[in-house]
Amino acid sequence: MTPLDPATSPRKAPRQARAQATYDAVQEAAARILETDGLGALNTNAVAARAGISVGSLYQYFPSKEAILSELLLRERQRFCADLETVRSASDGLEIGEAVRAFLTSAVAHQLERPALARALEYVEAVLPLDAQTRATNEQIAGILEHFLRGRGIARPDLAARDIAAMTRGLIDAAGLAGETDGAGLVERAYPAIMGYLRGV
Amino acid sequence: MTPLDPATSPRKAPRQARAQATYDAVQEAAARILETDGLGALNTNAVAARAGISVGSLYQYFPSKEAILSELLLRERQRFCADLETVRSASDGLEIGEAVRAFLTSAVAHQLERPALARALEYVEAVLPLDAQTRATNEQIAGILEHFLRGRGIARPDLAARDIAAMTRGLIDAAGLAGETDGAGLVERAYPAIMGYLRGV
DNA sequence: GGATAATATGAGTAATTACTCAGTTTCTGG
DNA sequence: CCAGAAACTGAGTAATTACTCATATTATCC
Repeated sequence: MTPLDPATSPRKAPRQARAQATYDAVQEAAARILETDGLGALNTNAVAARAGISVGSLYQYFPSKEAILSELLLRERQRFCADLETVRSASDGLEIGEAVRAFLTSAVAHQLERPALARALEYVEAVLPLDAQTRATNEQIAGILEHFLRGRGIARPDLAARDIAAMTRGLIDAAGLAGETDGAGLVERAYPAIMGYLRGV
Repeated sequence: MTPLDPATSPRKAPRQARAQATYDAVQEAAARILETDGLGALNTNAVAARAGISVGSLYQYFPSKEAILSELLLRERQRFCADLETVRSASDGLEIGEAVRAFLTSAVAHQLERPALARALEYVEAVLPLDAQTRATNEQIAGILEHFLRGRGIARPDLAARDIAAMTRGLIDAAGLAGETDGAGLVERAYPAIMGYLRGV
């Protein structure tokens, strides 16, 4: 007799190829609406229309509007997490400055790929109740940075990881908003700030 | 025959004391809702209820929901702008590091006063079409920083002003979100990052 | 080819919400 | 104390929107 919460009740997974295409179309449509018009303009009717499908089809794979956003956010975060993990595993032999540069390059590339989407998803993250998987991925991302900093003898690596991530995100977001596309230049501007922070701790 | 846009049509200004109280109650109610439940939960009925007045009264002074937010944002920005201007005028004799510290202290104090509100208003700013006055205030804020940096011989002071503001905002927001209240400690963490940035340019 | 499962459709429903207006109450100046 | 102005009220309206369901179409596999 437990009431079904539409927001969490699972929907069927796509089995046929066209179903997968529908699923992907919904995700991409949501991303595009977020990019161009923001979260306020994202509603299920609009997503279905933009995806070129009917609302009914949308609800076969996503139990709620929030589920679409959750999934979109989760995938973005997982991609970023995987990239960071690659950088970390390659950073063991590097001098700290070079390692920082590698992390920055990865973050900048990720955030400047679709800057408006990245910014919108940050707000989604602040507003939506995060599911366990997304929370875990976020912790993993923080953990990678923290572990790196601890290995280099930085005091309070948890705090430093948060600070550095926040400053970097702020910087890249603002650059993206201003229409910057030169990732390399951005890395060079962020680099001395991060190194200055690390020297100060 | 020009159609009246409710969002911009002016409403009467409060003349009696109780009218001013109503006006202020609306602003404070909106601020509290933004703080506790976010922009998504802010609707005119809720604002009126929280303010302890009727919707009709609300619409006597604010032509639209957006107008409430615009006004709130404008006032916050103007307060910050005035603070910054004070700091700048006092910074003329200071060594650059001390001046940076003074700017940081002002920014941290402002943002940590009501951290959740500050964060919510940043999103409002990104989503709402800004009125001319708010745009002008924002440009003034950027101008103060830029002018300071140019006076100290920093290259590309416009870019540097944007970068420094963005990094600082990111850092303080994250700290506020994490529940930090120690402004002085935060200033000390931001300081070496900013100085590192300035040395790098 | 036919039975069954999977997928797609979109009009319809109930809830929310921005905003109005006709009527009432309170203030102010003389 | 009164007339007109200012302020307040809250039920009501029209628009938006999340989500359902009865029905129709397409794929799979023996």
